[in-house]
Amino acid sequence: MDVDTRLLRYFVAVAEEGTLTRAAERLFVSQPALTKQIKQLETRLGVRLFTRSRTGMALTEPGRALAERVPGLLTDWDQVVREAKRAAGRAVRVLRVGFLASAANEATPRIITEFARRRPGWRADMRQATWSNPSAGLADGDVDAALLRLPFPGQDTLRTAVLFTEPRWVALPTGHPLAACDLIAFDDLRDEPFVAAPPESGWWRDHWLAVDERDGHPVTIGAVTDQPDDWLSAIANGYGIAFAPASAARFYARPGVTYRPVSGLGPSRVGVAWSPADDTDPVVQDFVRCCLDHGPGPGENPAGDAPRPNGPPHTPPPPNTTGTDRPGGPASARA
Amino acid sequence: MDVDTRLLRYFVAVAEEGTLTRAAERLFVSQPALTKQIKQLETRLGVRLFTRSRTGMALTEPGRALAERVPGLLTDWDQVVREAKRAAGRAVRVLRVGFLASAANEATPRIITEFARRRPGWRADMRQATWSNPSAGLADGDVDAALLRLPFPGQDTLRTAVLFTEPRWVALPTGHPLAACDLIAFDDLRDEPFVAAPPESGWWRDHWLAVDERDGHPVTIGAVTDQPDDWLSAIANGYGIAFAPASAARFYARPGVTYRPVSGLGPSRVGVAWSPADDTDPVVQDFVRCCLDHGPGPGENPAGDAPRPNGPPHTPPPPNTTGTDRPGGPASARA
DNA sequence: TGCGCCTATAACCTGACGGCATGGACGTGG
DNA sequence: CCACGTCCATGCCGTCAGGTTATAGGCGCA
Repeated sequence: MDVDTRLLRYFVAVAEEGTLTRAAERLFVSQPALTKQIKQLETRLGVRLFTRSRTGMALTEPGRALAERVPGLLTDWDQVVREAKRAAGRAVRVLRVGFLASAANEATPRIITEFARRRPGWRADMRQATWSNPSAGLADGDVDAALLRLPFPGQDTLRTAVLFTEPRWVALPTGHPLAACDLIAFDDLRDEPFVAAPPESGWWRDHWLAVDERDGHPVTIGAVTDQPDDWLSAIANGYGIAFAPASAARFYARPGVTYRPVSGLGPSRVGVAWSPADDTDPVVQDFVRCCLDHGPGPGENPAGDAPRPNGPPHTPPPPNTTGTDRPGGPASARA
Repeated sequence: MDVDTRLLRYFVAVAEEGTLTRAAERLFVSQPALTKQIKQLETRLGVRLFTRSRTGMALTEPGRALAERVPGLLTDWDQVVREAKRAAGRAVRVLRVGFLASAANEATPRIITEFARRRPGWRADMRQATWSNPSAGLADGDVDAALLRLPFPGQDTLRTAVLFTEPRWVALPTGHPLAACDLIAFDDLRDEPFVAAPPESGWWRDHWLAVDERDGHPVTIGAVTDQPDDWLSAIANGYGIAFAPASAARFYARPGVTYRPVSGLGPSRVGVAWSPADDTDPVVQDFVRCCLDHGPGPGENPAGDAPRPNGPPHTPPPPNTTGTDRPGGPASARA
């Protein structure tokens, strides 16, 4: 009895949500597509899995039997895939490192230099991820370690360590009225349209839209982008503004985009992340140590709030919108 | 990372066979299809699984990692499916019984009557299977028990008990020269074209073509059929002859088809089969007991060779060809 | 009675998967 | 030395499965 694992994930989603409509939203597919897929799963197995009603989809007895074991199978499968990918890197002595945007800023070259010194024969393969992939491939086993902004979705199943902290600024079109100010109050930005990350990034998108700081005030989405370049263009073209680490002013300077400090907004943390499966892996742990030793600038405190000891510090994080993976979030729009 | 389990079975087959060509034969697909599928699996995972050479496909390091764990995942999945199907039957108090052709002949009604007596409230659901499914759905978990001809493929992973034995006869077109004989020697039939079961039935097909008794002499396939009705038509229309249990003369009498005893050919055994998982299931075990108590005719010995204590005994088994799931088998033809 | 919440169906489009035929690489045997 | 066998790869094409949008239908509720 052959089935696509995607079909199994569909099944689990419907079983958990209790309705096709909600499950369809969560899976980013249309409701009719789900209807058909579930029906097909039932005919393929020759077993009725749900009883339909106006109130939703309720598991039958065999459905419950399936729902009990399928999630375990799926995590097993994901685990197997991760192991295979991992073996691929090990075989050629490559440590795969994912990162988002400018990674650890000026610290990045220091870290990889140090890693090369400690592990002769090994190579660190740096792979930039898009914002639809907030764990930079770590969750999928595409990389062994990742340099990224904390917090990020899926963080609880991984290990993380903070390298340094920097303030969140705002990026706006140069012609924007507020661009004239040297310091902008968060409250003045609340009603602006924002350039956001794609919905798949979940609440990470919310984090960079400062949803938590808005007291329920809804976010206006002016554009959705997946990479720094599109993001810069969207801002320069006036589709919206976006929060960004202060370091973005150095790494992502561009005509038409102006960066300004924001008051009333918490800082951003840069960290290194790895899989618990690599807690005892000497190579990965070496890399983590390199990050901790050389990530913070000289004299910088890993947990500290100091904006910049070695020149102005900042990086560009992804912009986001309201989380679509939590029911009840504000609606997302598209440029 | 979503994949069709079929793709995983493809992968396992290639890993085990060591060449695409052989694996393709075993999977009943073309070699180019396999080439493409394996390539797709590799790109989906982002990992090279095989190193290609003129001698075949050799697993890479990550390929080995995968090959080690995938078979386990597949059997787990099959197991889960079986459990779900099983739960479906239990929920409505139905014992699903698969059978092939005439099942246990005249004993069948006795068995289900006795089961109804022992298990009030339960119903035995009899499901006829095609010959492409020699375990009558037991291997897939579609049924809880099965009445079928022994031996059958997959038998070693299931439980079986013999009910009775009957001679193998031959079915031929009424106009066939040999139809005039009262008893036909096996050797006289060797070069006749045969009506066979589909290749998926593996060596069960071979069994009914008496491949083992031919000393390597190749089989001529005149037609391939999947059900008793097609089988009778094929014989009546002269596409070939076929071996059949003696009881077929009673259960599958038809103008144009004549049944004759064969000398020099071993008998056929009828048995009941069930899954080891049901060794302790009271309902299944009750059914098995009904079979053993009421399967053999009065005074008939379950292991005995007695052709008929209660009138002429026989049933129609499926015809088959040479096993295509063993490399080197004769080519299969089509009507 | 109209609205809102479900699920199911219809019509349509695209892409994946399978088949056949063929090509290219390489070793073997007459 | 060339013809052949055995691998895997590629191109072309038909079919079907999966997705989309639009819409229908059942039922509770204000």
